[in-house]
Amino acid sequence: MFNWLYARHCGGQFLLRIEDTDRARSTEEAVQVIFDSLEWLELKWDGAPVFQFARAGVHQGVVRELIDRGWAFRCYMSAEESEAAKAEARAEGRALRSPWRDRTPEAGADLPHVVRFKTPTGGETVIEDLVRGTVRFPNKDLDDLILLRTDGAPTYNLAVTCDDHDMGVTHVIRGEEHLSNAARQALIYQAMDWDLPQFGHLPLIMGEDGAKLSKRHGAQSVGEFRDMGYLPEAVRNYLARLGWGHGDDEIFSDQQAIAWFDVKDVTKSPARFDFAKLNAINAHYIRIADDDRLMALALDAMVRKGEPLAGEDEVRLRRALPLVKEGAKTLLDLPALAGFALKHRPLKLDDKTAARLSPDGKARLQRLRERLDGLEPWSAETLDGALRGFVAEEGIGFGEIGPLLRGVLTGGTPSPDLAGTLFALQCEEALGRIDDALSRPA
RNA sequence: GGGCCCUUCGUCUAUCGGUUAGGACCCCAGAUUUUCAAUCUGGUAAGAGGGGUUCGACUCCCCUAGGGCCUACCA
Repeated sequence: MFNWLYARHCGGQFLLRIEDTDRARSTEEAVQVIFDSLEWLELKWDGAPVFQFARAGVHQGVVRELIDRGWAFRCYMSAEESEAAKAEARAEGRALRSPWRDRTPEAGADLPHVVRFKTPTGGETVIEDLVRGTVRFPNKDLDDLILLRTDGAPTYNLAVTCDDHDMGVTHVIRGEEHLSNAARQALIYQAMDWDLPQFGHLPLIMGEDGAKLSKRHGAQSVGEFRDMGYLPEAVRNYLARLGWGHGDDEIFSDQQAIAWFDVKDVTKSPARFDFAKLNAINAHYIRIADDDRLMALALDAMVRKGEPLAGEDEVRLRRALPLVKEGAKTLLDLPALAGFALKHRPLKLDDKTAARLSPDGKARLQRLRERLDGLEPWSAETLDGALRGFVAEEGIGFGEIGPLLRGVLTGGTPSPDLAGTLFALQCEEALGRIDDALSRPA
């Protein structure tokens, strides 16, 4: 049974193979990971994607056919002999050619053996790649690749070729690491007189240090972006922009991306993954996101992080959300930015604020408290008006009451503008915090 | 070692023979200011190197250098 999977567009003819399987996982788990990723990214074909397994055993008939046609042969080299031949070929800077390629199997043909492809010694194999253009491979540099292992199991290059043909795959779009495999696969297609599918080899995404993406770089699977507090639309937008572009457009919708996309615009060189830019794009999508949706996502992110919010804090965060989402780069920033609202009385004041609580300071704060008490309605607008009216009445600048008020309300934690901070706290909590400060011993 | 791919600001990219080489992120400065952000304005910053072809090259060709992929009885 093969390890790789296919997705088939419902009723369509587009087949998608998930080529790189994780051998540590079972097939069912691998399918689940793919499903989860697609679901989180909100990527769907028309309707639900349907996965189906390749037809087992197709390759066996193909190998028999290949042998009959003289394109494959049984190779009786032992594993050690094979290793030695490989080393020798490499030392001489040439491709491996099996000594069995021209020998006729004798009576004892059932001895342990592998089946290899009889790669032509001359000529070249040409791939018309959708993103690379014409790529030529001299046949003399291609090994007599193994088709069937000693235990009869098909190798990757044989299996995908048979599967793709069997399932009518028309386009093979995959990572650049498979470019040279395209030549090996093309050899089999040609030997079987099958039509070649369209190949398109995309550049790889590298880590921020330029090395191949790995666990060290933070994100290997889509789910990790979710856990780090990224919005699916932001990830989609960023990823689409990596290795592809449409003029100067940076922020665009899925519909626009779909309308604009053309393989010919895919970049040829590998791109580095840049979290700074992902953050900027994520910040943009957080800013324009619906508050209720954002709240649900943030709560979910906190739970995943293992720091779920308590009932009362949830209410407080929701109230502060519209005010703090402007500055958030990820969902995980939200609770941090709303930290001032999540504190509980009595607040521990920072030194600067404590120093500002002089007799004069307290007196002024007291007058402001009286002005705020009973304000109806308690909204950002009315609060803003009240604050402006207060400084005008006192004949002072904001600088003479702002820092003190903020310090008293937040204990020194950064917060939005004062009117917003007061609103997020709500009347009772805000006045309570002011009272705590006023009753503080000098 | 061999084959193949790639090479524009630090990063993602635009340009597709004639541009002051553009945009975005990052960074810096200024503005704003009641903190931190955010926001606004402005700025620094690039065609790997060398040969050609051409009136003219980032754009086409060759070489070199650097990076990547493959070179498995892995996928």
